[in-house]
Amino acid sequence: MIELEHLVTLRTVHRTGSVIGASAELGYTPSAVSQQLKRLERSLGAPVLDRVGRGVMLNGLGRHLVDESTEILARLEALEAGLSGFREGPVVGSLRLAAFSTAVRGLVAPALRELWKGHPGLEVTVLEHDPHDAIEQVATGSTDLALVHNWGDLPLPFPAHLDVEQIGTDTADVLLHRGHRLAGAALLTPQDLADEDWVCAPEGSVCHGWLTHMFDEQGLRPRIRHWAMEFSSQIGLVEHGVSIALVPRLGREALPEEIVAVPLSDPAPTRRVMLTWRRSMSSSAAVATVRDALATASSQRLRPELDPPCL
Amino acid sequence: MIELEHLVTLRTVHRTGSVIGASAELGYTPSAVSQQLKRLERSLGAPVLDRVGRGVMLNGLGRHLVDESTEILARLEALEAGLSGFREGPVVGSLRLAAFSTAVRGLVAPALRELWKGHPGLEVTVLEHDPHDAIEQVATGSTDLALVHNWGDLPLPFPAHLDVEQIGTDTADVLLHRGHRLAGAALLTPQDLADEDWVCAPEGSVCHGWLTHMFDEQGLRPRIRHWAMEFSSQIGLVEHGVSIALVPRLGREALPEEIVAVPLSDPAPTRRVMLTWRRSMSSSAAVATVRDALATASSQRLRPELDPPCL
DNA sequence: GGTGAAGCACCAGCGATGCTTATTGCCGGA
DNA sequence: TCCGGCAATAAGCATCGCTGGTGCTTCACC
Repeated sequence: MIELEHLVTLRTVHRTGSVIGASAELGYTPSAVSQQLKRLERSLGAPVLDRVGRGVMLNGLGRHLVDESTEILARLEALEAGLSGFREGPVVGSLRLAAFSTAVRGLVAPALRELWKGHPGLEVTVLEHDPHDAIEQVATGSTDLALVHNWGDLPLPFPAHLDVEQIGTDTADVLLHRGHRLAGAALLTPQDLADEDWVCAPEGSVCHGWLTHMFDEQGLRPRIRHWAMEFSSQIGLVEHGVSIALVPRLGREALPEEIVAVPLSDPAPTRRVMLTWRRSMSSSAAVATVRDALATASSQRLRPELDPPCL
Repeated sequence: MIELEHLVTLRTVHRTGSVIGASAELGYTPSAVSQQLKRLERSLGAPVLDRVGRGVMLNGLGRHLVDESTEILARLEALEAGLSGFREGPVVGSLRLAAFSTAVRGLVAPALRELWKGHPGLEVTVLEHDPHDAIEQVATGSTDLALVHNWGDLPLPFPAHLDVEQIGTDTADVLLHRGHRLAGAALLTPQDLADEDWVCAPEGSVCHGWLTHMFDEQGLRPRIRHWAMEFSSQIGLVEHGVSIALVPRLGREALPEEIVAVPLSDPAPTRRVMLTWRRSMSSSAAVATVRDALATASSQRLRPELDPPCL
């Protein structure tokens, strides 16, 4: 009988494109992966890989195995997930959770603290990832859950075999130096801010996409002069009066004295915070527990009507 | 990840009803089976068996695993079967073939001889079984292929997940001692034979069912005086003039001088010879090869129009 | 109620499995 | 032509998972 572990290894080699990549993901040495593939080939009586250049590539048989095993592995995963109903006692297991950076500090950290207190047998591993990466990772099984976000109505595609749940809404404010000419405003619009120097996350990121999209709607373009991935860096720039920034409330540290946060409108910069997981894991008690914990944390921290724009 | 081997073991325990039974079927010691179940339980974190009396019984979790694993194992089997298209070179593998006794000598033996010559890498294990048992064994996976037969229009139910192919038709003649008053007849009917002493296979067997059914149709009853499973034994009784017998041509040895075979009609005692296998193995090259070999052997030996009633 | 048989679980022993580390072979870029 | 990166192979070693032996529980029979 074909060993499913071998199929998992083969799939990982396929996805990562190399034995080394697969070994890193699976927590083995490259040698172990190579030997597993060798055993798989021996059990099948036919090779699954072509050596091409100094790498490897799946041949027809290998690709066929990857295709056909998808459904089998999903069903096994669903079977295992559904078993939690039979297991009395505390929820146990280990899950990998990918989350975007502000969620890690604003939602995941407090949720994990509560989880750890309530379910010590549940081991959650956190990996910081952008929404696009995170969805990809959940889809391929590299991780189990992903906390992602999406600004406004921008498209964020989820593969069909993932379940998605919105757990909250986050709002961003424009951060201005106290001495800025608009610092006293109660509400601002893109029009007011078109002629400013912005700091923003790099092109391709979700946040950059949203900032430009917000201006697009008005036929404008933000003048992005500085680029910084981390909101802390952006805040630093604002603090010294060299630029303004759009920073979400979730995970935002206390603002320095020199900075004021002003809400925006037309459009209001809100992002939906969503949790996603493979449908085959839907009936897992561990997944349900983490969902609960994150939803609770979200309901405490993502209520725009209670959250003052300026912390 | 749950090991599929463990699930197979659990299923076998479920089917046989005991650890010892499963161990016999799987080729392990009872100790090994017990330890496998223990490992399965540890990996699940919950027991799958209840000790009841001096045996074991699957609990709710165990039964759930059996139910849910059926589809997974079938898909894996189908995956493995479908792999033969990728494997170039000779057909290899091992199959278990259950067959009724006359087929073993009349069809399987010659077919296996040819198979062995043409496909030395294909290992076929033969198990003699009644049609009902054989179908059951294929359905549960205890064996892979079954050669079964069915007299006339009697019902022979096949589970839905089996494929069935008719590979030939066999005819039975009534065997009479040369000195019998009807020995000269060219064709006989049940009416002619109602007042004779029959030898027949035991009640419950397919052959017994057919003999009585043949007479039922005419509102008669055969007078069965002697009981013998083996047709050789029945022929021995006929040879000494103590009874008559209904013996199929397939696998029938050369008849002694003292015996004549007379065809029957109204109804003609014909049986369909059929091959069955799990649908999940349909695309297996090994199965196709064995099918071919049996069909060839059948076409050479099960052609009623060529087969003289008296060999 | 005692005794034997049947069946499963546990323990010790040991070979096989499957990992790691170290080394070799091979290809491509500088 | 050499060097760096990747995969395959060889050797070493821990763990896994089997067998055989033993003990415990249950049931049947006397």
